[in-house]
Amino acid sequence: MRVSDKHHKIIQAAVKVFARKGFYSARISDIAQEARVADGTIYLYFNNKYDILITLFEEEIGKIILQVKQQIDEEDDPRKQLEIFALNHMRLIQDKRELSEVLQMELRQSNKFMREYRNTKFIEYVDIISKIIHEGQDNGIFRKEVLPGLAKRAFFGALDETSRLWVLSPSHQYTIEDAARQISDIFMRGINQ
Amino acid sequence: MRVSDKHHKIIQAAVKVFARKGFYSARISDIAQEARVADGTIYLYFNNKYDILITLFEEEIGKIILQVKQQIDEEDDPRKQLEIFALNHMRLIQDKRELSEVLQMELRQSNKFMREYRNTKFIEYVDIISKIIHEGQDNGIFRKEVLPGLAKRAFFGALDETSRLWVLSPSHQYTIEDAARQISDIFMRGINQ
Amino acid sequence: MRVSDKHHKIIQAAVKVFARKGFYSARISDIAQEARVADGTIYLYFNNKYDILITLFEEEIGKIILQVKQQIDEEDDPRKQLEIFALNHMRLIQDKRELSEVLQMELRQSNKFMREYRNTKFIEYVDIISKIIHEGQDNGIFRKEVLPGLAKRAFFGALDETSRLWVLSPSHQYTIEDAARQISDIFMRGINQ
Amino acid sequence: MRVSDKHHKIIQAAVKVFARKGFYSARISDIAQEARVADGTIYLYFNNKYDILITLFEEEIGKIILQVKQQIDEEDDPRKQLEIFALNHMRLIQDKRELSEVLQMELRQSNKFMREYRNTKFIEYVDIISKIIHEGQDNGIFRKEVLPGLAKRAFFGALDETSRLWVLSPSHQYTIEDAARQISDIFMRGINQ
DNA sequence: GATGAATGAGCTTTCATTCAT
DNA sequence: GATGAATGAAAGCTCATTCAT
Repeated sequence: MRVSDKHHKIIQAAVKVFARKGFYSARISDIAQEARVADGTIYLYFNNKYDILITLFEEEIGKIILQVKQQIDEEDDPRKQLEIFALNHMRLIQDKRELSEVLQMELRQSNKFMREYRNTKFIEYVDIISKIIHEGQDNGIFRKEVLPGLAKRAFFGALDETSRLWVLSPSHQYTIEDAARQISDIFMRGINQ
Repeated sequence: MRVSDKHHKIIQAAVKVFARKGFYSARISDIAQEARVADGTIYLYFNNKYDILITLFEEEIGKIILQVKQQIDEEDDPRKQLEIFALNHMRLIQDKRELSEVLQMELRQSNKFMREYRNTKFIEYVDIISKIIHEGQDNGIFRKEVLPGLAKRAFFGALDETSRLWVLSPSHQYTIEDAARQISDIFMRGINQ
Repeated sequence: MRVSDKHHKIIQAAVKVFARKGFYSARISDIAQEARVADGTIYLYFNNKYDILITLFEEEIGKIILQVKQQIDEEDDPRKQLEIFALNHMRLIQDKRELSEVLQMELRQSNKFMREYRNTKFIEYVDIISKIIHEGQDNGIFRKEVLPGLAKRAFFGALDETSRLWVLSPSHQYTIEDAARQISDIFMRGINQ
Repeated sequence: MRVSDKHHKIIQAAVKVFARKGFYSARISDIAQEARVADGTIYLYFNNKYDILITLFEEEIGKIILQVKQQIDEEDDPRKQLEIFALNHMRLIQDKRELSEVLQMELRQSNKFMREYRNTKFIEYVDIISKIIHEGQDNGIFRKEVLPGLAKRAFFGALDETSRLWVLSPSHQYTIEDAARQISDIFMRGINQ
């Protein structure tokens, strides 16, 4: 058995359980059961319950960032890049629904734990957007008076809120990809020169 | 002492404590202490801890909706109306920081309670945006292919995420009102005819 | 309003509530509601919850004793007297079902309160039986080797257990008066000379 | 440590504590302390406080039934069988005083829990008596007009009430075995042909 | 005397974490 | 490394009792 095998199984189990119950309502024994390990085993791989959540963030967002960056690097046009980001983000929601729910919900907790934790991985993810905007401004494509640090939040927030609803609603009037395209379309027109 | 006095005191105390610790970490005794009442007194006014949160949502968002609607009704131009909504929302974040934190964080919980609870007040609030967009489309100001139901989420998400950061950051490079104006500017250009 | 009016109303309400829920599960507010008085009013007439139960015992058993004694005094034959006692006891169960339930159940509690309380009224009630037996022995009707102090318990226990079942069962194969007659018949044959 | 060890220790501790304080006044921490386990450990073996009481009933009465049945099976004469039952019951009171107190008191509770719980074990125990009477009637030893279902209650009630007093009284004028013999003697004469 | 809002001690139950096996 | 029984602190909630009105 690979060293990381149980580690990975526990993270995957935690994603499922946190998505189903939320962090606070989830019990260690739920995660252990889902991962088919003993309760105590979890403490061989993680310091405490909160550590599972943090590790989950770091590792899973890490993978996503890698993937998005690769796809964006293959495209030069900042406008296309924004659309790629949006499509990627939304597809992620669709394909990794449980992970998305956990990231969306628990990311916003502001208990004493979360306040201590600076979510650098998340910042890194959102900063992909501001880099695109910056590049677009340098190329004369986007208006200079747009603040990239503000626009990145606005763009991310638009995607995030839309996807949040998508996740919660049982039925949908448009595909999640249409949503991604419409949002990036509105946004690009909004910041276009 | 007015009948509603204790009720109001407890709600205000809950806002503070939930903002400081989050719903789950907040103890009833914390709220009681903050409200300067006995623990048991809380249960004369609320059924349980969760009921405090729900009531807090309903009442506080209710007040906000009233206020925003009034201001928007005084303006005819949908573009101005969007800006008014944005400014209002952002000022709210600034003026009622603790309340905003609670609304932002706990609104996104997905425990068994929150899944049961259909947050109609929140929906009513966000629907103010789609009504404005719809009107703008009828007047030929906004593009018809924009889906109001999607755009309202995008606009609200943009404001919400930006404000979330504003709340968490200790220092700011722009005023929250500048943020509101820039976001509504980007958005309006994005959906303009 | 007579002085004793509220006192009586509370006792009657307590009988109902104790019968329905048992002493421990009964709340003061239940009794207050049933008696249509305020919670605090109860404490003008009784020292505490337990005092209601004790007073209830004393007063209600007191009334019963008076009634039984009168009827027994009108009869000379100890055998008839035993039957009168049995019939009276059983009719009481039928007519004052709620009171009977309370007396039967709570009388047997042995918490710290009940241990302190010497239930003299109850002893007085059961002693009616031993007096009858004693008289019967003096008259040569009952066997001398029967211990009145033991037989009284046996007779009372037989009636009590039978009635307890009667109260709990939804349907019955014999009337409670038949039961009274059969039990006193068995008992009399058992102690007859 | 045997699997059932803690289970048994907790039951034994509960018998002691329930006998001392009664079910309602007994705290889980009392039982835990008496059993020398942690409070939480109790919930590994029982669902809740009430479950302890029920399990205690089932298991302990079960043992008693087995014992009585064995002894009765060794005797053919229904009259002797009744005496054996009485002696056995009374010796039980003497030898397992605490258990007896709990069975006597809590069996008669009529809270919402107890009303739901059909005490089949207890019924099985008392039905031993009616079977004996029935047999005696078939053999022409006991009078046919005696209702076994009623007589069993009367006989059990006589024993039970007498023993209850025995348990509560600090001093006694006769042995509990004399009491058993006198009661079964009275009862047998009462139902004899 | 009557009220009922307010109190706060007290108790059951949960569950993250530990550690002997 | 793996287990899961055991721990015990912690907190939501109840309700007998009080007391200002």
